[in-house]
Amino acid sequence: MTIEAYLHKIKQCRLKVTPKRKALLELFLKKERYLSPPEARTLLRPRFKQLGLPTVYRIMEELTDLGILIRIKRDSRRLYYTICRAPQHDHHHFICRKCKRVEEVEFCNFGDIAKFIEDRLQAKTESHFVQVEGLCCRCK
Amino acid sequence: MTIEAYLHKIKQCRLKVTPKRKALLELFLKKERYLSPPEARTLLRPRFKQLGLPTVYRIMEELTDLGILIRIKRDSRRLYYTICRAPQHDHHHFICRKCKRVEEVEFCNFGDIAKFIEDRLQAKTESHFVQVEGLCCRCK
DNA sequence: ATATAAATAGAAATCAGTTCTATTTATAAG
DNA sequence: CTTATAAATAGAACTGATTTCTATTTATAT
Repeated sequence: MTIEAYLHKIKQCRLKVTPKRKALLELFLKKERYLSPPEARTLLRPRFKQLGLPTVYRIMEELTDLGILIRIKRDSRRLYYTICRAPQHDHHHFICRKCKRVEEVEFCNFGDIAKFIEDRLQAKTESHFVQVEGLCCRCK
Repeated sequence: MTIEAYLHKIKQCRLKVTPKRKALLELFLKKERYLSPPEARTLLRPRFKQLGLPTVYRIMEELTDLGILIRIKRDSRRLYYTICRAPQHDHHHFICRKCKRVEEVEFCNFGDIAKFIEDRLQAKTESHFVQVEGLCCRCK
């Protein structure tokens, strides 16, 4: 997805296209990795001397609600986000543990595990979260 | 796994079998669901008038290091743990979103997604985290 | 029974994240 | 191009889950 497509989605959802929202999107598109709000603020500091942490937290949360960003789960209590480049598909993400790069994995075999759970546990599956980690092609 | 097997593992790893560690294990085995440290403390209060929150946090973390407990990931910043009843196998967990029950899912098709990632992204996969949610047989 | 290192209680501190209020700004309408 | 409007923001203050610290207690090997 291009930056324009993301901005269009923001407008569609009646949010304003502010310089800071746009800069944050550009940052994610350029870095190709997951970021915490404080990290993102540090990286945007050169362009915006005055950029409050609450603003970064809020923008990331809003963009997550729109499906533009997704949360990355870590063991620490910190929040991490990354941009989702294929928001329409059923897919997952691969994370490089060394450089923090996030890549789309356009593959999902949830059906098999859902069937297993429904047969064995007699339960109804509703959602699943999959995160694969390792070393990307550059770091391995 | 029986309570004795867990206690044996604790001894093996040179930790002491204290009344509070034992009571926490019994609680997880009985409740069959995930718990936060503050919740667990509340449930153990009748038996232990003096039970500090830091103690509960520390015990849960230690037992996680031993592979006896696992962390459950939620969107909130709170920590949740549950007991792992099949620590030796490659498996996952199913969580009931209504009653918080956790059930073992002795099924793993990680190989397929790992192959996809290694072929397409030329990356090396090292670990994966899968959490399936829905309604258990009682709640659905 | 005793010695020892490990475990614990409770107070205090930490720190990521959130709330609040006054001010600024994107945008739709004239 | 103005103006009106609601939305967005900065920065200070706050919150609350988790962690640290220290003195005391306890499990366990001898």
